[in-house]
Amino acid sequence: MINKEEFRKKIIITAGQIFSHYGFKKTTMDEIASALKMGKSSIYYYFESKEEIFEAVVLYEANLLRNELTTTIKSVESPVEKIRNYVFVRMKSFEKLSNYYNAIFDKNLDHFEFIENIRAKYDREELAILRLLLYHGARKKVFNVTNSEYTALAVQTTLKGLEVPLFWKKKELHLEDRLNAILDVLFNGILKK
Amino acid sequence: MINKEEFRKKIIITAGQIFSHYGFKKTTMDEIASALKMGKSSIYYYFESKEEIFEAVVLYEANLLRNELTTTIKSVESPVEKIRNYVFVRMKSFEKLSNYYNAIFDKNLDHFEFIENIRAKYDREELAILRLLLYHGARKKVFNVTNSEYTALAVQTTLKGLEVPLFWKKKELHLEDRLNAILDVLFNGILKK
DNA sequence: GAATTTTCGACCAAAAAATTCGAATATTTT
DNA sequence: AAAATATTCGAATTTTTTGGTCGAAAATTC
Repeated sequence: MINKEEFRKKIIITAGQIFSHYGFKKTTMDEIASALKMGKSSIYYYFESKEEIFEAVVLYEANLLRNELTTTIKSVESPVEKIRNYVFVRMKSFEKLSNYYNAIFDKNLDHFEFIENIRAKYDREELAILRLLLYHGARKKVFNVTNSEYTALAVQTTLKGLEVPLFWKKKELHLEDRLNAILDVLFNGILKK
Repeated sequence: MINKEEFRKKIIITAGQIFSHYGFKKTTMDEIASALKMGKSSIYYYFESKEEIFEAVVLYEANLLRNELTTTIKSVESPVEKIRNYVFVRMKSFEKLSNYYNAIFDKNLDHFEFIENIRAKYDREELAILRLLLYHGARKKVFNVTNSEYTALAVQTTLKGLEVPLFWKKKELHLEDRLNAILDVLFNGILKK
């Protein structure tokens, strides 16, 4: 009924849900299989290994995030709102993604490198987006930004402070408050006008 | 610096956090130990087994919930608000607790029985609380309840519908909506006045 | 400084998990 | 409808993980 490629996608989505809660290590092939209502060995017809599934999932999610962020930006006009929305969606997504990293940290340096690569690519794209948003705002005379490339770098670096490492106590962070504070500084600065 | 009993409590709290995310099965002694920054074998000085820790955790959490609920009730005056708040806190707590049950269901009938016992005790207590809340409201002439024991039974049974079994898709349940709907019925009934 | 309490690393057996394999079943092609 | 191909599956195998033990070291108390 559905072809191989579609089925791979189905596996990716299902496995992704489990990975996102339990992390790589704690997710078993049995669980993935039974969530898909199929025999464990059948999965090996579509993927070589658990790792291959995981990599496909990370790739897939990265694309989803990319699309979601693009849509978000397009959905509003004002330069301020564009940045504000972008930054909020980004934070929520990263919070969710942090579960994937969980339980990888012991040994599996391999995955770590794989994720790092995807991440690096994403960072480059994000920088371009931020630059565009800033440039756009400057053109509309809303932002006072002369070198959008330079300022984009500052914004991106700031946002990295919101990516929660595992050993932080999430509850004590109040990420939303922090993000709002950051946006205040970003838009208004701290100098008296 | 701190005595044995206090350390047991520390273990219970730490283990509880991990259990509540990963469930009994997926939580390892190594994880508990390293979260406590101590050797795995040291834990066995305080507890006989992983199961014993788990039981202590469940017991501890049950007490926390009991206290939280009591405080909640006391924090407001109006009989309607008392019930409304009680019922909301209860729902939130049960949602959280459902993670504990996770990954137990395969074999470990033992735990299941243990939890059932605690649960049964809690149910009895809850019934008494509900009866009191209803009686209190009737005394204040806010509720039209003649037999508070009987009505308490109805309320408790209704609330059981909110305890999410594992095989339900949480996202499709909209528990808060359901709870609000239930409260509407509880307070206003469905008959034309 | 002896006795007691607490921690720890190395070790083990059992359980769990990933992966393989060959046979069975379904689907497509000829 | 037979041959070829694609897909599923259960059982078997290998690898890894994990709960728990033990005796020896620290640390603490007496």
